[in-house]
Amino acid sequence: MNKLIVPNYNFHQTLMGGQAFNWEFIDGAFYGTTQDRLIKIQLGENDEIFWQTYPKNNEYDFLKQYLRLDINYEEILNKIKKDKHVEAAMEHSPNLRLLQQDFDQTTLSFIISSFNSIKSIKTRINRMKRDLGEKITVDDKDFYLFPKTEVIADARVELLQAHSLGYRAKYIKEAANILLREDLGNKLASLDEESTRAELLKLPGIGDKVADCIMVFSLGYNNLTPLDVWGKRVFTDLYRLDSNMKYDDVRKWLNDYFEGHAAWAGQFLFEWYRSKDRKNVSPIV
DNA sequence: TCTCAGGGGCGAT
DNA sequence: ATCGCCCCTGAG
Repeated sequence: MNKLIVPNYNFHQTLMGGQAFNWEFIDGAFYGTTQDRLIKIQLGENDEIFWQTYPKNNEYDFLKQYLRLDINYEEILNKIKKDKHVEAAMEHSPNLRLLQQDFDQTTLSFIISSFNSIKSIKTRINRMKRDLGEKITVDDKDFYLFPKTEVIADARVELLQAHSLGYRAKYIKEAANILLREDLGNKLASLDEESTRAELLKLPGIGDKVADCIMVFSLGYNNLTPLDVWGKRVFTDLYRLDSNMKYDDVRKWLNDYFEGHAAWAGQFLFEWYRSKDRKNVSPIV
């Protein structure tokens, strides 16, 4: 295991929250899976973490990018600390972070996420991993990697449906085929925000909300946040935005209000508002 | 056992 | 631009 000092990083809320569906907390350690590897993270004393990657060991560059260790977190917190709601949310999840996850996996996972609860999403992805993912054994425990894009692309729809993916089965199969055919992950790297969104919206099962999830959770966009049922609740209940506002107009409002850091504010507010913690909050007038 | 909503998107009007 | 529907699961 490698040692690393990581101050101000809430691993539990970040890895086990609503942005990643591929982490487990077992016997005091976090185990996360991508399409290529298992990541193990164990917390130590005084901001220490102990980590390793498998089967290829010591992939520090990957870990650094995945955890987004190179951002200026203090600066971001100062930017988004605009009002009492964000402050309450920051108190609920101190040191919550955003990850930069693999593009294909994030895309396919969030297609599955639509009209689904977080608990259900994790269950369904786990079933799919167990059947289609590569098995890897670490610490005498069996894990299954997220299925390769080509495996999902070639899987029979009936098989995917057997993983309780329902009507989303045909979406992820077709999306996986497009990801491969267009080499979309690399293609998007050279496109701006508007073009990136346009490309993502072409995929089956992806609308405005899921596109935003992919852009924030895997492409590193800081200036927008997914407007799901909770996001809509937050911004209509607490910020008094008109519930009939068009998605794109809310997006612009968020970009302005949080000065290009809506992704971070949105994640704090999301984790807070959907928790049992918040009670009797009054809107901003 | 039953109802209901869930990190929405699609297709028909 | 609106609206009914969707495949299934977990919670109450």
